Amino acid sequence: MHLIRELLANALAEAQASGQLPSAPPIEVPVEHPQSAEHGDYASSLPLRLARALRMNPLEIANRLVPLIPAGDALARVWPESPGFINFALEPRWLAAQVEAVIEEGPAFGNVPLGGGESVQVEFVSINPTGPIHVGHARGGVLGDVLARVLDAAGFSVTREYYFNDAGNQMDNFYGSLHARYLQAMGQDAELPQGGYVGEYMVDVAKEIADEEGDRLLDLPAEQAVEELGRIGLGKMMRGIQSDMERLRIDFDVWFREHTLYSDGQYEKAMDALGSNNHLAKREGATWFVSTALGEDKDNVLVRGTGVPTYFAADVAYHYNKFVERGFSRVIDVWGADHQGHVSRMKAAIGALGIDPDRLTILINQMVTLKRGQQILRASKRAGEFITLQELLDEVGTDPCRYFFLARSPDSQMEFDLELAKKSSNENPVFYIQYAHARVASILKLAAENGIDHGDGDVSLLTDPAELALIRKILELPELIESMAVKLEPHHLPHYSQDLATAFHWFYQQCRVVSTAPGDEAITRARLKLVQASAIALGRALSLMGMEAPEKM
RNA sequence: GCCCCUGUAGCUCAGAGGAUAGAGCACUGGCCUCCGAAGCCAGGAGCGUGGGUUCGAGUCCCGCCAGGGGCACCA
Repeated sequence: MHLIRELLANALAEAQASGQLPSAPPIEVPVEHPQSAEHGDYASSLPLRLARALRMNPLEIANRLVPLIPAGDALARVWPESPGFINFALEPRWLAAQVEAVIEEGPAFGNVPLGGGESVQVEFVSINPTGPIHVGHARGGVLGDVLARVLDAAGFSVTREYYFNDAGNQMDNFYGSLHARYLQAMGQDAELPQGGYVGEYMVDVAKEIADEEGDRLLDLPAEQAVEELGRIGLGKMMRGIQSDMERLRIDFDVWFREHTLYSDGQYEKAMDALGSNNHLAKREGATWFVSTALGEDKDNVLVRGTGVPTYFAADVAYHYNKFVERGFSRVIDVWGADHQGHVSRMKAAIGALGIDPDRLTILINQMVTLKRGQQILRASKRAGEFITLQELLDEVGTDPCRYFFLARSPDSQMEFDLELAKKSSNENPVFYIQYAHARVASILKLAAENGIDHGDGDVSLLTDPAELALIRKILELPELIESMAVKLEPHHLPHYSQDLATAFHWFYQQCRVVSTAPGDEAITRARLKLVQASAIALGRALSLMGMEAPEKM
């Protein structure tokens, strides 16, 4: 694709330099994969887009550009097409030769040198340690994790981070609720605080602590007991979240804890920076971020009248830490739709800190509505009603769960019917793709058992349409990785994987690979090379999605 | 009231301003003496609505209708 773009740009420059085409302001050269195979492997609508500026018939522009595009060994044909496209067909011999290139790259196949080692932080999930992870959080988890894997493949230096809000109001609420549950577990009368966490899991955690600690905490003064309980309970919640993430196959590099912002002076530094840039105001006993001056709808409280910082203040300090203290070049936050209203003021705050707001990207993923058959389940942690990630993984398994969350654009709401997910899990695309990988493995195994060494296979024998279609599909992977990394849209990966599996299954159907018939030795070795390249591409796609690539099923 | 997201096949969803809008599931009919039939092949049906921009709109802009989310000294 880069090659095509370059060829077109050069042809255009040459045509303009030689006077065959009038000059015009430069535009980006569009190149795409045409839907229909008869339009070639690549197509450009460059002539159509130039027509107005050049005041010429687009087809005439195409006619003049085509002769200026050198043949090379990759292109079989370049031709103009009405009303003004230029189409490119790849040379089958060149395509076949790419199989060798794929094998040579091995597990690195698909990597693209886009990021140049630029440091990017992806922060995601980051729910309060006041309850278990539920399915809505899992969506953001998978999105962030796969995005990180994609950026990694695209040459960025990626840090995956989880932010624990282990300070603030909600934690005090959690501690108070836990204390009440503990007292209840010890047989005492106790009431949950106003707005406390009523979920059953709190009862379980309190019981667990009661079993482990006995009545030791009853003897302490209430304040001290709450503090001690809080410490133990927080530890349990954090470990629970960490093991959930592990089970979802998400591996964080950093577990950042909010309270360190205060102990390490990040909070003061961030507030000082805002203050010295004249973005703060004292009103009604509180400290405000004067975001209206930056075009926001309203100002935002940073420090309450009580002197306690808001969640927003902590988040400002946290982002100060990301950009200024740790020096990430870019930061990507993955948030749920319920935080959408927080986006613009966060960006405003970044700007107020003197940081280019474009270095911060906030991805919003829409809510997950849970259904069990006809019954709609509202997920609310404080109401204590939700489906946990644990339950989901128990029912559908990690691979389908990841695939299901990943396959939808983050912008679209999801309806997750647990019954359906469970019922269809034996016939969903997850198994289709993994089956292709298992098939590949078993073919290679059979070849090995028959003592066939395909190391000297001649890939130029690969000329069947099914073989060429499979090669084309394999070669799309690097392009896809680049595009996903640029647009921050990992949800294309499942669809690509499915297409790749289809291309492989079709090839398998059309072309016998391991054949012991006399005269078939050469084509068998050539096809084994293609199978090996398929294994690499399928394996890479699955690993980018964080899914298992089984040798057998 | 204001802000964000979404309306595409019976269902769940893809769709890079381009050429004839695609998958899976479900339904129907074919294909294993041969590398795994968890597979392959074939079949029907669709862009919420009204304008606009453009050579060209599912895609961009405006209105309307419908669904979800947000608009706290909660996080």
